[in-house]
Amino acid sequence: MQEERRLAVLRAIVEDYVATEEPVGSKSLVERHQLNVSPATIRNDMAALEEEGYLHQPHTSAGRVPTDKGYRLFVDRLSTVRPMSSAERRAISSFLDGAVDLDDVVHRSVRLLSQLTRQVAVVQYPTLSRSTVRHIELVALTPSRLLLVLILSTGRVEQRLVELDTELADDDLAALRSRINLAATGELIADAVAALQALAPRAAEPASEQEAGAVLDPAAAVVETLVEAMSDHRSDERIVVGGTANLARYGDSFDTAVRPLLEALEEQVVLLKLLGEATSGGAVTVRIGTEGPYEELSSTSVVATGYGPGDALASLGIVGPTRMDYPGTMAAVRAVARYVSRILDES
Amino acid sequence: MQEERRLAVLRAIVEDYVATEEPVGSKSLVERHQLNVSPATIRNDMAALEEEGYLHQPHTSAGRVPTDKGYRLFVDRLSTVRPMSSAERRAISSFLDGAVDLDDVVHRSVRLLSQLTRQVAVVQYPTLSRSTVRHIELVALTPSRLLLVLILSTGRVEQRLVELDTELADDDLAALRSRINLAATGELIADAVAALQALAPRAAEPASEQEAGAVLDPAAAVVETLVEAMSDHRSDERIVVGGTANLARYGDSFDTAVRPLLEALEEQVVLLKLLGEATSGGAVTVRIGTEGPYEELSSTSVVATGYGPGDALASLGIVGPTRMDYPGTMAAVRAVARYVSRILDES
DNA sequence: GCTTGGCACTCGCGGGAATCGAGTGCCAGG
DNA sequence: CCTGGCACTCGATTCCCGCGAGTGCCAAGC
Repeated sequence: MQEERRLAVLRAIVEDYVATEEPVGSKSLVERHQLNVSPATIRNDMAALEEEGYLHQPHTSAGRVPTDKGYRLFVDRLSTVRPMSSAERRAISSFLDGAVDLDDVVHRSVRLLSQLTRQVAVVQYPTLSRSTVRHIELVALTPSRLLLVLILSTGRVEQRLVELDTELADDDLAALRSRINLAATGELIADAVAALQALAPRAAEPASEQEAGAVLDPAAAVVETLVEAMSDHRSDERIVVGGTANLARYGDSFDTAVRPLLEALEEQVVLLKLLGEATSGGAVTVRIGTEGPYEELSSTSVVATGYGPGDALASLGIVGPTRMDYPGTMAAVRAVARYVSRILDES
Repeated sequence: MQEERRLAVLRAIVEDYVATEEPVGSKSLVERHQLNVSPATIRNDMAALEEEGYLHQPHTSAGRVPTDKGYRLFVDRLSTVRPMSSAERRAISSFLDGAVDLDDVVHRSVRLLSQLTRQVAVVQYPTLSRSTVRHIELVALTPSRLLLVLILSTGRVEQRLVELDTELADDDLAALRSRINLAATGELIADAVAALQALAPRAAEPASEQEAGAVLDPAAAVVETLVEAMSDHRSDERIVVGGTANLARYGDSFDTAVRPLLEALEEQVVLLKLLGEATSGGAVTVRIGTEGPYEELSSTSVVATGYGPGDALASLGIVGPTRMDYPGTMAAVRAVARYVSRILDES
């Protein structure tokens, strides 16, 4: 019995604290919620919750504030993910449906997320490693200069220039094009790399070939560049951030909260780590405060999830203060991830 | 005579204020600079400068602070653009030389600029309107599904899918490809659009055609999509922002300075306007405080310049507090713009 | 006529004391 | 186990005052 009420008290404290941004006391709690007990009783419960580590009081004579552990319990057991209203859902889909290409999808997503949650939004580009090759095109700009265009299932397009040591006849080009596409089209990146290297084994040791001054076979040169483009992990790491203006709402605690966060947002590596934890199961992942390796971000939470087929393509999410509206934020993140997944599937 | 010393005093005040971030008084001025006069004399000069609107004192008994007008005079007449050290120059070129494509150039530039100036950096993507068509490629993914790849002189690549109502034979595709390239390659975007529309006049009125349910000629469909891609002003507006972590150094005045700036940074339109003023002559443009239409940005300055051939391709620059190191910042902006121009020229 | 030392004056800032009040813990009674 | 009462704590707010950097002005000097 008391146990149940204590959880209700915790939930009420989290909700009030998120709404008012001020430590919440026993009196205001009973006023704002139908708890049907007196403030004194609440005080006892709060003392117990504090004993267990779910609450904390900044000063002896102040109200209570949830700890990270308190938020964790709230997120795991006390909050129900509020479903999006149909109006919100319509807004999401109509906003994302207007996207013309992958870049546009990513940028629109980040904008949408930051507006829905009023937090800083982060969207990772679809990872190369999970996508498949849709098509490879070779274009002869001049007889000895090829443009390679690599089109992936996610809509990503990579292009590279290749200078050949020799000139290449149109017929040979067409033959090479079809051989390459036969080998790679439809394959996962990793498999395509293997298949291409099997096509032109000499490309496996390009350094020694070139050092020896030998003329590089056109096929080998093309394969080498393609493999390089496919293994280019720089592109894997691309991330788009939006809604930093929402940081202005932090108000207090500029140095302790905003500054480290701004620094983290510039560090793609950190962001990728934070998002990376979320790429696993289909659910929305929440990292609260000091959970995880980054002490500087002790007062920020990350709400993220994977998207794409199996939610395994890449991640998106938001970064905000631990004092945030978790149910609403989680719902928004989940909804956007779903729509993005659907759009990527269709295109 | 006195006029000359007064300007020296203004310069000294600007330099000290930028360095110390505190209003500067007559006594500390004579201590830190070789002015060879007494504080009382300086006070007279400062009173005169204030009379003319170059200085301002926050409180009756405080030191002086430059006004926007004071900074303006400093920038226009009193500061010599400090040339970059050779070490800095080497760092710039080696950092930018590593770029693999246009995206990479832009992202590296923004990062470099923000690190050099310790301010928020802004780089606009090369404008479509000033670039020329390097090559157009048509790829038949299936007989009725074409991929258009549009390669511009700036390294930008746009791609579009076109669904045809009919199937297209390889020969016809090759013919169409060469006709299109003959018409458009090497042309400015605007000219290319005109040339393409002349090629397939029926594309001029696509809406009525489609409404009438008529079968669209493949050439017309391709041209229509190409023209659309070329006129896509969305891409024109792309801007990359970096170094927002430097906002943390604003320290004071979060609400008056940082918040509006963060908001402006999210508004691409505002950024474009701010940068746009700079695209003209080859010089570095400085907008100080309230100069210009944005009252919210009254305590921030913009240092920007064009880049690319004739400095007319697009703009890059930084946004920072009016209290900034103008000579150093202008030098950095100019240097980065030059290197970026050179790299775009080469590739 | 410009420069300089002297001098009275201003006023923001920092520190300390007093006050206020929201909130707590505890206890005794229901 | 809940509740009302009560003494207590302590951060925040306000007020006050003295300090001192800096100014403006003036009369004397170069």
